[in-house]
Amino acid sequence: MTRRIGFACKYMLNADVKKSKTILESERALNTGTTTVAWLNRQSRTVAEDKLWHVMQHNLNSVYNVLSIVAKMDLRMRMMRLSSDLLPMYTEPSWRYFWQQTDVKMYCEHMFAKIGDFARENDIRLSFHPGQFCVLASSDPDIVLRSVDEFEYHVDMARMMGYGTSWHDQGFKINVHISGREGPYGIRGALHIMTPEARNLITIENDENSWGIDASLELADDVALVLDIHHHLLHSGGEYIQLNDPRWQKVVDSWRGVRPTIHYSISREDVLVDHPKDVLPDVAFMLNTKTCSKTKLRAHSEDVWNTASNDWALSFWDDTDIMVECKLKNIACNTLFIQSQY
DNA sequence: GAGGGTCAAGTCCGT
DNA sequence: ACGGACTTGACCCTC
Repeated sequence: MTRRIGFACKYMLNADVKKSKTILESERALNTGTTTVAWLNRQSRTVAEDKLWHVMQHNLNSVYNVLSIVAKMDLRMRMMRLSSDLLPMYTEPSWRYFWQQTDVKMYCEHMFAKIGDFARENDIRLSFHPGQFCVLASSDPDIVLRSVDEFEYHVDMARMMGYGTSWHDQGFKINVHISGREGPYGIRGALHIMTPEARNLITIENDENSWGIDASLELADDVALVLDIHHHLLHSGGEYIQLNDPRWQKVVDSWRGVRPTIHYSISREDVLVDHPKDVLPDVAFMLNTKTCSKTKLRAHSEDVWNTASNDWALSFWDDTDIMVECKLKNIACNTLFIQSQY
């Protein structure tokens, strides 16, 4: 099975802090744009709807453009998380009518079908990751309903791409954290009111603060699980989980034959100043001695700068794909890929 | 064009 | 109690 390294949401042409106008414009064509509710509400209806049309067209074309680049990359690099911003205001009460209009729906269906077909033809693994406001396990029933609504927005897009009729087809996933005070129990409750496609595509990821791997493993019979190895490092107070850990085998089994994905990140370079690049950061020591706060260690680095940490992540690569969460996106993936070749 | 305030939504950390 | 961070920081407005 193909082993992959993937990037999240944004494709960068170079790592320059200050980019030339040409590069910025080229990157713009490869990435999504958005607008704000406040701005839309300040406009006339015509201007606002025009803006949404424009953003929609730009975004769906940008996905096709970026996938055209990904399709030419090494097979082992063909994995990407799609932005949640593709159809802005899809679940916002005052603007959701826009997305239910026939002409808008037809355009979306056409473009998403084209995108899904292209991804399948070129063996690109895709995913979504709804943001922090999607709290399926909230203790507030109203928030649960709105979160399911937000989740189903992602399902709608997946469905239009042709995913969701079977269990994680092409490895597709829509990944969320447990969040919410109701924990695994709350997630089960939400699953009951979700569509079959949603239940085929949802994955649950362990987080750094409240719900760690022990909590997500309670859901191993309900959903496929994403292990974020850096979240676990912080949640556990410094444990570098290993391939032979029985919990890892349970995560693999939760995918029921589909190749899993793990998330990989490292603490920021400027938080661990002068740390040797070939030594694993002693997170347990830093937390115990309060040399560094958990909040600071959480922040994602620019690049995969620590080769020891990279080797740790790559040790899982036989079993699973690796989604890299770094500010430098696809460029950080290249760094990791190059290291994997030695 | 640069810089700063604003942005639909939830939750937890640190003070 | 409350600001800030998280997050894919981007967009919009003012100067």
